[in-house]
Amino acid sequence: MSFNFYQRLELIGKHIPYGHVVTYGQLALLCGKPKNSRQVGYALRSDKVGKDFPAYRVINGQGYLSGAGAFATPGLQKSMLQKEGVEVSPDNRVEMKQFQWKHTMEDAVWFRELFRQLGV
DNA sequence: TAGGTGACGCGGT
DNA sequence: CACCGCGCCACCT
Repeated sequence: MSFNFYQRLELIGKHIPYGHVVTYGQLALLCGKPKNSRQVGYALRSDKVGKDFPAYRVINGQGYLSGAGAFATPGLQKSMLQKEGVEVSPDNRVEMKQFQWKHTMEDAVWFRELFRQLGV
């Protein structure tokens, strides 16, 4: 079922560490569909992952925050990140080397096993 | 059914 | 660094 992707995404969201950011591509990869980064954006935009999902921690591969229209108010993503210690440059960029959630291959395997056990 | 869209990513220039 | 083009894929007209 295509429902699986969103279920997985929601679960992974609960494991994105405080004070870190993650890319759309990373999440797609952890969901088991490396080519579906765009679907991650769609999921967040259309609120398919629940209200608890830390969408503000999701940025693109270049380190840039989402567009002004992505959140309720322009600058909300920036302030949310800064509140938890993530530095954001004036041009809305985050230093990935410092703040990206670097999940290991073991993490990916762990998620796969979790999904297998849950049957999603 | 066909074509357009996008909170993406990558490679080329 | 700045563009640009193209591949990608679930959704939406």
